Amino acid sequence: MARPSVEPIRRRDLVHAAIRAIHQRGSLDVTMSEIANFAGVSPALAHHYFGGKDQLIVASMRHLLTELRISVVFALRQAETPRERISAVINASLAPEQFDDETVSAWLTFYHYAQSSDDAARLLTVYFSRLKSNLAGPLRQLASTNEAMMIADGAAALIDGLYLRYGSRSGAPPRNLARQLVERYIDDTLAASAATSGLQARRDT
Amino acid sequence: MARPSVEPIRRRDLVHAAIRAIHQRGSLDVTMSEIANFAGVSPALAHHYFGGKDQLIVASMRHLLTELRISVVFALRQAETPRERISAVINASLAPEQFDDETVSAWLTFYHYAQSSDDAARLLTVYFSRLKSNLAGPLRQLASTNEAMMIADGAAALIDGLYLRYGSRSGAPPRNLARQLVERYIDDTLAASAATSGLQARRDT
Amino acid sequence: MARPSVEPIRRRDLVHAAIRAIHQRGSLDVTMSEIANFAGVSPALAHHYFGGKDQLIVASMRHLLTELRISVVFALRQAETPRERISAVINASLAPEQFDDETVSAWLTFYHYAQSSDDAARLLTVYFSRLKSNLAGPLRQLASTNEAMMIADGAAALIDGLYLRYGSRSGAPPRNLARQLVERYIDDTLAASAATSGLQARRDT
Amino acid sequence: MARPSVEPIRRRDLVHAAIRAIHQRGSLDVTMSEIANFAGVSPALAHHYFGGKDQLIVASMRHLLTELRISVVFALRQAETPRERISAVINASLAPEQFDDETVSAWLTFYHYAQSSDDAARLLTVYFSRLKSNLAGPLRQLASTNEAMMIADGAAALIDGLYLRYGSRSGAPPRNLARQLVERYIDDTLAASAATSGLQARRDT
DNA sequence: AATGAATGAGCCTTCATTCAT
DNA sequence: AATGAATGAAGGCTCATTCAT
Repeated sequence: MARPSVEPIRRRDLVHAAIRAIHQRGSLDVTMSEIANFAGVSPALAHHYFGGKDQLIVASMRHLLTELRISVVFALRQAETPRERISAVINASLAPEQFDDETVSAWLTFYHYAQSSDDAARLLTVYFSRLKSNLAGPLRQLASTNEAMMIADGAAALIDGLYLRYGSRSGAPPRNLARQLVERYIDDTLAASAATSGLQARRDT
Repeated sequence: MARPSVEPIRRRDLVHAAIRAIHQRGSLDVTMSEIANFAGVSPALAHHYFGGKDQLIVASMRHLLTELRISVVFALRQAETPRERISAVINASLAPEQFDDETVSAWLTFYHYAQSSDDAARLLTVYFSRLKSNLAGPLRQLASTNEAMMIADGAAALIDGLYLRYGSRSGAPPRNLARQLVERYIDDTLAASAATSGLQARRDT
Repeated sequence: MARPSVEPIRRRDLVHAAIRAIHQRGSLDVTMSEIANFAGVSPALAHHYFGGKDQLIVASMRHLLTELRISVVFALRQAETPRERISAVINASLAPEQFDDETVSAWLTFYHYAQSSDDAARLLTVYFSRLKSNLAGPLRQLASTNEAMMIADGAAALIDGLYLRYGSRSGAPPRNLARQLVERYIDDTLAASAATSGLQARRDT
Repeated sequence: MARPSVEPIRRRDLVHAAIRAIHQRGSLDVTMSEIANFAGVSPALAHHYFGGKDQLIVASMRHLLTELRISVVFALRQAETPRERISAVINASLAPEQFDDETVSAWLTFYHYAQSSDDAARLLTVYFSRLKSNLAGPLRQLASTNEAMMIADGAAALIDGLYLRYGSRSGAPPRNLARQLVERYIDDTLAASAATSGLQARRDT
């Protein structure tokens, strides 16, 4: 009966603390001390488990990314038609928990952080391409590959742009409107795409 | 004949230097010394003219915003139809000079900075609402007010989202594709809107 | 039949580990963790057995001193004439094992350490006086007491100086030349001493 | 009439302060704060002028080396015969000012420091070879090149060994005896060398 | 007998900011 | 108008040491 090591617990606590601390600090210039305080441990311990501030920040980023992925996967599992799968991705990406103040703050900080940290930049790239391919997959069943890629690009950018504005809390459209905007984007561009290809199809005849 | 004071020159130089420095530093943690070095003056002088680092950063942000506004105004002046005015805003917002490395870095930093600085947050709000209203204006001539607002919200978010991805240089769509995506967004949503209202119109009959 | 305690083994291992660690670190700033790692135990154990870092360092110093003493004693045992006993001391002091990289590093560190630790300083004094008296003993049989003391002082300093230069690996004479230099020092000063006292003896007549 | 910059003054003060601080701390683990306090300035200033602790330490080492070189050069200038020049080097190397407590402490620290700093190691090498060549020069006029090199090696090591013992204040011979020991070393080995070559000369006949 | 967990103290370093000149 | 000189405050990080298990 091995006593379970506390390491995973501490690591998780510290990651949570980092996210909370980032939020409280206005997402700028969090210190290790602040994070450690939030976690109820000494700054030295944070170093012990993560090796340094940067790695703790990156770990927190990875944590958020993982959570998002899990909820996307979960949502996808319950979708049946391609169109439903698209909505699943949109809903998961703009889900209420993504709009927790702390989460939003953290994402914004990570965007910025990616400018100077290779690890962070890599994680952001992973996020970008994952979002795009999650959208492109079902889209390819509803439009040509070319169209699907473009629509995916647009929808992904739209999601991020809406999120960004929300994060900057400046008269951003509320969450539900945000979702609606993306859904409409999908519908309208798909419709236009269909009309065009229909036209082309007719022309081709 | 008063000798023209050097103050405006110094201020402008420092603002430019700040933007350059932000870029070079990977947009994180610029120091006053670095900025001053870029401007070829002493750090003390930057203080003298701006009163502090924060104010210099905000001034730089304001500078970028002003430049953007000028080019939007200029583009609008040459547009004639409402649809052309929409394109003018899109083109100015995604113009080549907006994609200068330095400019992109600076914008990303400002987004982040807005999280902890009220002045910066205010400027960002100004930017957001200006972009939206620049789009909503002509849109209102092409769709219902309600629709126009929604489309403007979407288009603005799309522009920012595309810009953001570009800034994070991670397989972002190239500038021209970006513009094209926004144009299509406008076209497709307008078309859908027209169809719907047409339907409604017919129904209303 | 009491099971032999592991304590002596652990202590010995830790002392060896300390010496190795000092060498690897360039002899500066060894940490307890490093030492413990070398010994394959936890840092806490090193504390448990030695009570603190200082005491472990001093113990390591004492260990080296003991080894040196043993090999001097052993060499002396096989010498017959006074001159041979002098050579025995020289050979043992400049023996190949004294020039192991790790040993040299450790000695240099100990010299330095003696500046701030009383215990270490005491050990160094022991070493100094032991070396001197080991040389002075046989010398007294070959020259006046006065002369013997002086020659012993010189020879001891010469040995240390050669060792020091060797440790700083900077074009130092190789080990064999070092031994030869000390032997010659003994021979030449003894010869000069004999000539002088001979002269004096003759004059006295 | 340019106002003389204070930089050289501060640098000199800090170097002196470093040497004093090293002594006071028992030559182990001096902190920048201590050094700065001794110099009456803030630790930040020490960094400003030297860029870091290591560089300040190395600068202090270089300072001592320079002082020694100056006094050797000065002594050499007043020597006429080769033998006098040898004595000049010995006297300068073992001059009273070299035995200031602070100076001795600093030298010992530098020996140790050279184990982990390349710059320091290089300086030490410079010292070693300079001392040897200062001795070898005049010696070559009094003995064969081969002999001269060996004697120089021995004398240099003897000087360092004596200094080392003195620094460790453990029954070391007093300064004057130290000088005498080196002088005798020179005389006796030269005499022996002469006798041998004389013998050889005779044999050769 | 041994260690994982945890920390307090302290150090080097950076940087915005001030001020006399 | 401009700057060299100087610093206070703070942050990341290291490490010897303690203690419960």
